[in-house]
Amino acid sequence: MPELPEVETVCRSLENSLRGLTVTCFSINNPHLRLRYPIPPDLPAQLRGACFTQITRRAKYILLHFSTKKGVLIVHLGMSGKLLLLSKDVPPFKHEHVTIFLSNDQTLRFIDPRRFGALLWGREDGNSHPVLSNLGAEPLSSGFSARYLYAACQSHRNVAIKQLIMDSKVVVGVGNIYASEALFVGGILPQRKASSLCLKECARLVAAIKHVLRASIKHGGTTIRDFVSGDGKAGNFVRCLKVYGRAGAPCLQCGEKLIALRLGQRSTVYCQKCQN
DNA sequence: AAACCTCCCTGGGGGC
DNA sequence: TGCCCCCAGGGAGGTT
Repeated sequence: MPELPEVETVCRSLENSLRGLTVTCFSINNPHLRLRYPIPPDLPAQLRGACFTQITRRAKYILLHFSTKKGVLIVHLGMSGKLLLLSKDVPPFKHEHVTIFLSNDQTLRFIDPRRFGALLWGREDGNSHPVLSNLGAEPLSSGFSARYLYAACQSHRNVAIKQLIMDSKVVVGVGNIYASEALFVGGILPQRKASSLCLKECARLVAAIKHVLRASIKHGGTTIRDFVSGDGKAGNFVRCLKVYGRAGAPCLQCGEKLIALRLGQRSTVYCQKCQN
């Protein structure tokens, strides 16, 4: 389930191998991905002959830039999406929705069994696309600060702090795994009302979010079931998870039994002794 | 306006 | 063994 570190890992794994390659053919096998955002039918025409220049990331969106500068290919992996660079001889996968043929006899495959993902076309640098135009702060940027989070807590007073840090209009890229982990590292109960956090606690939580995300990127992301980067490697951060997926097990810090809770339709795990 | 609910989709896992 | 049901997840849009 790709969150920011997994998407960043995919970008980094593809960046060097894609740069300079040209799209020879863009083949849509199934346009019906996320229902509200089907693959634009003119994508093959837009991309034929285009040369990759760089790969960037905004929130959990992967932005593939081309030398033509007419637009940007925007990819969202949903929760089961994969972007794999493979030889053209590898037979198509069961849920391979898009195949991009490249000038060096390789192919970039978009595979997504659960179809929560999306492939979109953004004009110019892509930032005007509706999926990117209304996003909150990048968690690893200096704009995501204690004061920024504190202000968000004041304007969403009654929301649980876990739901607030998972709100992409506030801060992007923090999904269920890293929200749970960061709240543990920051020592804050997930069900606390946003308005109850003081500036000092916001500072702790911001630092914890940055720390957990950076650590996960360093480990190539978290592979729960099937996440792999562009070169097919699984992530190792799952070994570092302190609370996510460990409900009922002893807290690694104090030994207390970790508690499971449902918060805004999401499963949450926390330690009632280490977090308050 | 803030808070809450619902839907989209498939595969894995547990229960029987 | 197979079938059924629940669950996982982000984001958008609708309702209270």
